Amino acid sequence: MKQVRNTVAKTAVLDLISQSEVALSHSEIQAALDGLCDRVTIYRILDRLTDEGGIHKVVNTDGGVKYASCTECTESHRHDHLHFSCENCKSVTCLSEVEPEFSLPKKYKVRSVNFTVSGLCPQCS
Amino acid sequence: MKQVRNTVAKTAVLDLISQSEVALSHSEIQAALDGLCDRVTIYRILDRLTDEGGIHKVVNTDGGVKYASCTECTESHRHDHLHFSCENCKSVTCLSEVEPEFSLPKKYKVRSVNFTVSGLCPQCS
DNA sequence: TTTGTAAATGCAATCGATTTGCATTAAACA
DNA sequence: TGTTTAATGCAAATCGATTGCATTTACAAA
Repeated sequence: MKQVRNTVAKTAVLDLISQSEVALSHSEIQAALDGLCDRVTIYRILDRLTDEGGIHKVVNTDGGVKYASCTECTESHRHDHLHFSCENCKSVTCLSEVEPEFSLPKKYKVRSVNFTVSGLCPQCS
Repeated sequence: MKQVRNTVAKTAVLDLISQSEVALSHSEIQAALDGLCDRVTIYRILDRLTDEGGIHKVVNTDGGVKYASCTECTESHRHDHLHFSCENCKSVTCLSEVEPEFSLPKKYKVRSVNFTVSGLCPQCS
């Protein structure tokens, strides 16, 4: 098995995402790190953190990719909660407490879900 | 106001999407049209059809973009239904009859919704 | 504390999807 | 049938993300 190493860059990225109220994009993270490491390294760190389970990936309604910390997915590690994407300030927020109810017909097998609602966030409305 | 023209390419793209059971990607459409028009033209037609309301855009969990016809959004034009994305055959299906229930906290203003569930479709499971 | 090894990084190049500029073609209305 | 302007084709540019490879560095073992 592959061992995991904690580097300064990885720690910085994880701290940044953990302390953020909203989900962050690659470019936002790059701007915040301000040259601490290469652009490519950030991509690789985000992939690793996603694999290891420290963060989760959110694909926006417009196709943009953002990352948020996994606060309440200690064991189950399912991200069934809803994400809110603000059309004005472009922020993406995890609404952990909202889990939409639905039932699938026929024999679909669910592995993961991505619920994103777009509109105006409280600050922008 | 800008006038709208119906061209052979546009009609072909709309027919293709309308007659498809699953949502189609740009490359799938390009392959099906088999040289009828340029790759760039397909991008522009898809944008126009989306604006005009003939089709709707579906952003997959993995970031891939597909297009499906608007069958039951005659007036309201809200796409609140669920999309199923098969991890095996990569097909995206509109499950028009499934509309997840949820309620947002605080003062969020909802404009559009994107519910995508990934897993295995009936054919692949 | 020092050292060996493999993970992590930096840099350059590449890739795939989408966009843009511009000259040309062709819908659709008069 | 002619006029206008939307739509198209082609080439080039852009943007986000990935890959190859040499170098650096974390960390477990000596």
